[in-house]
Amino acid sequence: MLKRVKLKSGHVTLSDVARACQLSVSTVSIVLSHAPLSLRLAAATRERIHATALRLGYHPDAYARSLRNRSTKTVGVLAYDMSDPFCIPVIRGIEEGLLPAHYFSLLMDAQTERRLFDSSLRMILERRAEGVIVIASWVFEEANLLADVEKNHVPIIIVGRDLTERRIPSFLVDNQAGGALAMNHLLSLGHRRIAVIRGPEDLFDSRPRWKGVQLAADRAGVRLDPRLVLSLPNRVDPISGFEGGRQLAREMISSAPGFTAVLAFDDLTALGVVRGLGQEGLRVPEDCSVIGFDDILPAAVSTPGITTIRQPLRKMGSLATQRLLETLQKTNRTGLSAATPHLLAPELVVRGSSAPPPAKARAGSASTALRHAPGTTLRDTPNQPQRKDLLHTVRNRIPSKRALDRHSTRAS
Amino acid sequence: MLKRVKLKSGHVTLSDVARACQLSVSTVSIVLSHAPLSLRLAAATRERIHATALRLGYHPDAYARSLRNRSTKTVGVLAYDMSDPFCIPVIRGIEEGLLPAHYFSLLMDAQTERRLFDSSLRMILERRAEGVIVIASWVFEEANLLADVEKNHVPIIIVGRDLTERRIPSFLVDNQAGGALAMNHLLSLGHRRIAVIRGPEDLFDSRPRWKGVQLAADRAGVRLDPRLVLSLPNRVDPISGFEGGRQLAREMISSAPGFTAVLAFDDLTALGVVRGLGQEGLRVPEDCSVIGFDDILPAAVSTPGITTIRQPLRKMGSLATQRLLETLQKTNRTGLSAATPHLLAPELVVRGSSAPPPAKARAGSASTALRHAPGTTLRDTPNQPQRKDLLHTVRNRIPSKRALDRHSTRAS
DNA sequence: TTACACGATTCAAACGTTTCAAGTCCAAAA
DNA sequence: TTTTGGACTTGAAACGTTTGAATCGTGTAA
Repeated sequence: MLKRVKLKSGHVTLSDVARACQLSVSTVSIVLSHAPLSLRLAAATRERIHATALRLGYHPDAYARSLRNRSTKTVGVLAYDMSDPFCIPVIRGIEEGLLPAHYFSLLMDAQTERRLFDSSLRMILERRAEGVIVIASWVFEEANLLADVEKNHVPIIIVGRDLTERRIPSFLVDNQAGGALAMNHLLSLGHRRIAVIRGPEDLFDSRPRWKGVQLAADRAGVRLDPRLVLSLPNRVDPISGFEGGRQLAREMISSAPGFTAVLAFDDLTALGVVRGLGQEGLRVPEDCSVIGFDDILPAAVSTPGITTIRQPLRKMGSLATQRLLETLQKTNRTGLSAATPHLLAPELVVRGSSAPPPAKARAGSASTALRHAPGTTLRDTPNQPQRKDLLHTVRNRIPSKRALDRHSTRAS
Repeated sequence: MLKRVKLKSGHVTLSDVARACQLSVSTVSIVLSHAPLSLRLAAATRERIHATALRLGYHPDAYARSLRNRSTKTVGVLAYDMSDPFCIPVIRGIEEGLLPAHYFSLLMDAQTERRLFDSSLRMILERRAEGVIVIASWVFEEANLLADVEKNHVPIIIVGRDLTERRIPSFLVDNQAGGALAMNHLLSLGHRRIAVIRGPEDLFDSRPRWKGVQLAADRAGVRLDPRLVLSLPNRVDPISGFEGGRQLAREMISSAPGFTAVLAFDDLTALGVVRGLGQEGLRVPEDCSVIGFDDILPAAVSTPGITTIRQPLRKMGSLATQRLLETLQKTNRTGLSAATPHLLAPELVVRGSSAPPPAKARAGSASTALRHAPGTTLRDTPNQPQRKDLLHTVRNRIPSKRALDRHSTRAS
C-alpha cells in the first residue's frame, strides 16, 4: 500500500496508469504496446487500461522505450541550409521514404555554418539515429566527426554531392548532362552568342555543369567568348547567387554586349540575371533569354517563369532514403556499394524566360543547325514537394553519355 | 577478467570505454560528463579517459542520459508546412533563440495534413519535448491532442495565429495594421480603383487583413468596387495561392477592367497576379501595381520585386522561443499570460511592383489626397533568415490603433 | 598499533520501458 | 484429495546513464 505523493516529472508514466488501474506495470505495458501477450489478457482488462491511459493522457516515453529496445527508428537528416529552397523538396522526398517504414526523421539545419554542421552531426549521433542522410551541395571537408559516424556503425548517405571517393553512397543529379541540356536548349532556339555564369569554385556542382556546357557548345561548333564566361564568387548563403547573377549580368553588358542568352549556374543566379538585365533596360525573353538550374519555387512563380533544368530533388531524397532503409534491414551493413554515384537524370523545363533570339541578332545563324529530338511534354508546374502530380518518372537513372541529346522536353 | 565478445548495439558505450581504460563505468561517466566530482580525480586518469573516448568515438547516449536526468533539453517545433517559404524564417528565429540556451529543436513538418499534424504532435510528446512551438497559419481545430499536451504539463506557444481564446500564448503579425499599410501605400501612390484579393475563408489571417484594408479605404473616402473584391479558394498547399491569384486576376480583367492596382492576400498570390496580368498583356507596374504580404524569398527575387508587407518572421520565432524558455525556467508554469496575442508590427517594403497609376487613369484623382508620413528607409533585401543585416528593430511591438498611418517606408 | 583523514575510485539505485519466466487462481480431471 | 491445465497477471532483469554514498588503500597523527 505504498503511495507516492510527488511525481517528479510532469509526464504521465506507465506506473501512473498501472496505479490507476490497480494493475502491475507489466500488464499495462503489454496492453499499451500491443505486445503479442496482450491477446492472452482479459478483454475487459485491456479495455480498462486503454480507457485509463486515454483519460490520463499517457504517451509512452520514447527514450525509455528506445533504451530498452535498442532501436530508435530514427534517421538523422542533416541539411546544409534549410533556407535554400533546394533543400525542402529533398527533405520531402526523404519524409516520403521514411513514413511508410515507420521511421522518424531527426531534422537538423547546419545553416551553412561549419560549427553547426559539427554540432548537428554530434546531436544525431547522440540521439542514436540508425542512419544519416546528409544534404550537402556545400563542402564539409575533413570532418573528423564523419569518422565517428563510421566507428559507431551508422550508415551514411549523401544527397547532392559525390562523395563516393570516401565510400559514401551519393545521390545527385547528373550535372554534366544538365549543363549540356541547358546549352542545347539555347542552341536549338537559335542562340549563338551565349553568356555563361559558372558556379563558385567551392561548389562541387560547378565543374561538371560547366563541362557539360562546353561539350554541348563544342558539338554544335559554337565557340564561347571568354569575356562572356564568368564565375560566381564563393557563396556565403543561399541567396548570394542572386546578387552575383545580377552584378555579373550588368558587368557583361558593359564589357561584352550583344549576347542573346545567359546560361546561369542555378535558378537564383538566373533570377539575379533577369533583374540585372532589367536594370540595363533589357527585357527577358524578348531581348535576351535566361536559363537556370534546379527548378526551385521562385523560378516557377516569377514572371516570366524561369526556364530551367529540373533536378529531381524529391526523387533524390526518396531514393536515398530507400537505399538507407535497405541497408538498415540487413544485419550485414557492409554492402553499401558506394563505388559509383547515383546520377539522376535532369529534365528541361521550358518556361517564359527563353525564346528565340531577337531578329537582328538571328541574322547569321543557321536555324536548323541542330536536330531537336522530340521530348515528352512537361507541364510548367514548380518542383514543389506537395504537388503529388510532380512525381515524374525519371526515365533512366544513370544516363548514358548520349543522354545529352535525348532530354529535351517542352512545356506550355 | 570477464570479457564480453559480442556487443549488441553498434554503439560505443560508457562501459566500452571503461573496459578499455580498466576503470569502472562510474569513473568514466564522471569524467566524460564533466561532473563536479571529476575535479577530485587524478589528472592522469582524466586524460586517459578522454583519450580513449575520443579514440573509440564515444558519444553519450542522449536517451539514457535524458532518462536518468529527466530533462531532454528539447523543444518541439511543429511547422504546418515546411515547403511554405513562410515557415523557414520563423524556424530560423526559433533556432536563434534555442541555440544560446543549449536547447535543441525537434523539428516536425505536418505537410498541411491533419494526419501528420497529429502524429507529429504525438511524436513530440513521446520524445518528451519540454515545450512546443506550433507554426500555424493553418487551422487545427478541436485537436484533442492539444489536451494531452496540457495533461502532460508541456507548455505550448503558437506563432502565426491567435489562439489566446484557448489560453495559448500567440505571436503573430498585426494583420489589420498590415492590411491598412498595404492599402495606404497604394492610395498614397494615387491609386483609386483598387482590386483586392482576400485570403481563403479557412485562414485566420484573412479577416483582420481585410478589415485593415477596408478601414484604410474608408478613411481615404475610397469606395471599393465589390466586383473587384474576390476571395481565394481554400488552400490545399502553399502554392495554391499562386494559381488562385493568377486566375482571379484574369477574371477581374474580364469582369471589371480598369483597375490600376491589385492588393493581394500574400506574396504568392501577388506573384500569381503578376503572371495573370502578364497573360492578359498588362505590365507591372506600368499598367497595374501589385502589392503582396509576408515578404518571402520569391517576392524579393522576382523581377520586378514585389512590394509587400513584411512580417517579422524571424523575430516572431525568436520572441516566441524566448517566451517559452522563460516559462521553462520557472518551476511554476502556470504564469503563461496568454490573455492577449503578441501582435508584431508589419513593415512596408517597397519594390518594383508598385508605382503611380498610368497617366490616363490618374486624371480624376486628387494627387495630394493623403498625407504621407515620411518613414525610415528600408533596403530591398529579402526576408531571409541568413542575412544577419535583416534583423530590423521592430519599433513598436504592439502597435497602437494609429500605427496604421505611421508605417510607410521607402526602399530603393 | 589503532584511528583517522584523505584522495581516488567504485557500488548501487534509479529513470520508464519491455519481455521472459514465473507466478496465482480456479475449475476440471485423476 | 491431489494434480493438471488453462486463463490471467506479475516479478525481475535489462537497456546506458548519473550520482550520493560507500569503499579501498595509504600515509600521518595519536
